[in-house]
Amino acid sequence: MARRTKQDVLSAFRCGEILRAARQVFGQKGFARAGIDEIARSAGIAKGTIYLYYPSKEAVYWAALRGGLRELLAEVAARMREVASFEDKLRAFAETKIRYFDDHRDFFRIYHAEVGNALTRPAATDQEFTRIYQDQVELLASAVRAAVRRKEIRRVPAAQAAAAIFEVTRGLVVQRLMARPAASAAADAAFVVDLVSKGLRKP
Amino acid sequence: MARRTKQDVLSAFRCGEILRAARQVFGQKGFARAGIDEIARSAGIAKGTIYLYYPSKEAVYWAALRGGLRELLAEVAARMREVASFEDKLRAFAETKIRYFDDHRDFFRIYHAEVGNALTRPAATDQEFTRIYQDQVELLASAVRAAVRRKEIRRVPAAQAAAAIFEVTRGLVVQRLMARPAASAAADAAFVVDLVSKGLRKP
DNA sequence: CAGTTGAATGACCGAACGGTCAGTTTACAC
DNA sequence: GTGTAAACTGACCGTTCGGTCATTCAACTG
Repeated sequence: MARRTKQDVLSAFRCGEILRAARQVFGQKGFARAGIDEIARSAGIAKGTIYLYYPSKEAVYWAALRGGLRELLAEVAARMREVASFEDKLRAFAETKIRYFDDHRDFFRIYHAEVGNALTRPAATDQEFTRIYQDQVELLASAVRAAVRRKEIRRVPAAQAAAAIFEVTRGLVVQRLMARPAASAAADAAFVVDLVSKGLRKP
Repeated sequence: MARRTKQDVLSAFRCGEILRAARQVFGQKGFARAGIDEIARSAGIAKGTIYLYYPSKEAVYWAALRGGLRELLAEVAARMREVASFEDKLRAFAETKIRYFDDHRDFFRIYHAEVGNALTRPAATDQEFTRIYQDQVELLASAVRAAVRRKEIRRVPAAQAAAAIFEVTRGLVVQRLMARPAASAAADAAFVVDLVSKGLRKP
């Protein structure tokens, strides 16, 4: 039993290190230009060792992406559940995402690149990646529908509104990563909330 | 002189065919997975011929991207110049982009993927690509600034507002490409105009 | 400390692919 | 028809890189 646990601990540690290294290297060079050898070196192990834990380069890539996405979705969903009004949910969404990506820049780079690729080769895209992505949009869409029902905001097509909020937030994160000496996460989130809630409120 | 012209015509035809094929193949498989051989086949010529007109795979890629982007920017700029009010400029921007991408889906796929990659390896990104991209955002930013000056809308940070409009539009195009049957371009553009102009109007 | 087990290694393999160039075809001049 | 110059071709080359596996190493056991 002690043996079993020791194995598990080691295995978990290795998997974690591999994914950490994978996020760094994939985030800096993209899938095609990143080499398995480089990921191995960055994880402090030999190339062959990676293949003891993952069956292929693609498997490492999707594992790195899924892990981060799951964590992000869980955090966003939790924060949105804590509040009631549409505006508060909106703020929770934007702020949590901005904060998470501030703390996981390499992950955001992979994520952002993959969203671009998903359109190019949809068949090759990991099923769970697509699902989590849609779950995020659905969080917003159902918040919009609820707000419309409660007459907090005017009638708008929920899917389009959700996509709009989602994209504005993502655009803001890109800006923070590329250029701007970033404003505080709260301030940037406030801009999204301001624009959208004024844009959707009753006439 | 007649000779010269004949050469030019042929050269222009070949370059055009190569770029058309490149947009199709790159748009369906992405840069890394697309093969020069496949582009050649799709253009109806041999691989070697491509290298008579372009020095490398990368050169073909950037030429395909630049050509489309230049055309798009020119169209958007022209349409926006034709109208005066902020709301009309907004509508011109959204409608022209949506229409253009409706008619050039393969091009949009490359473009969208490259925006994702630009973050991952900014050093490798073509200079003109970056410039045209920024020019598009700047078209919006200056429209926002002008509208603020004329007190058409409330005071907002122009860069952030421009980025938001840009991203909402892009998100909409992605939706149209993924989940068909799409609404009319005018209707989708109207949603953007509605959301943003209400979101930015004076309190 | 010898024996045993399985984790870790990295030299190696083969497929894929960007790019080349000797040879072939085409177009045109005379 | 013949010469020739330019356009075109596609078999070939060299490199890169994902993936394998015979060997080494380390940890535990009795």
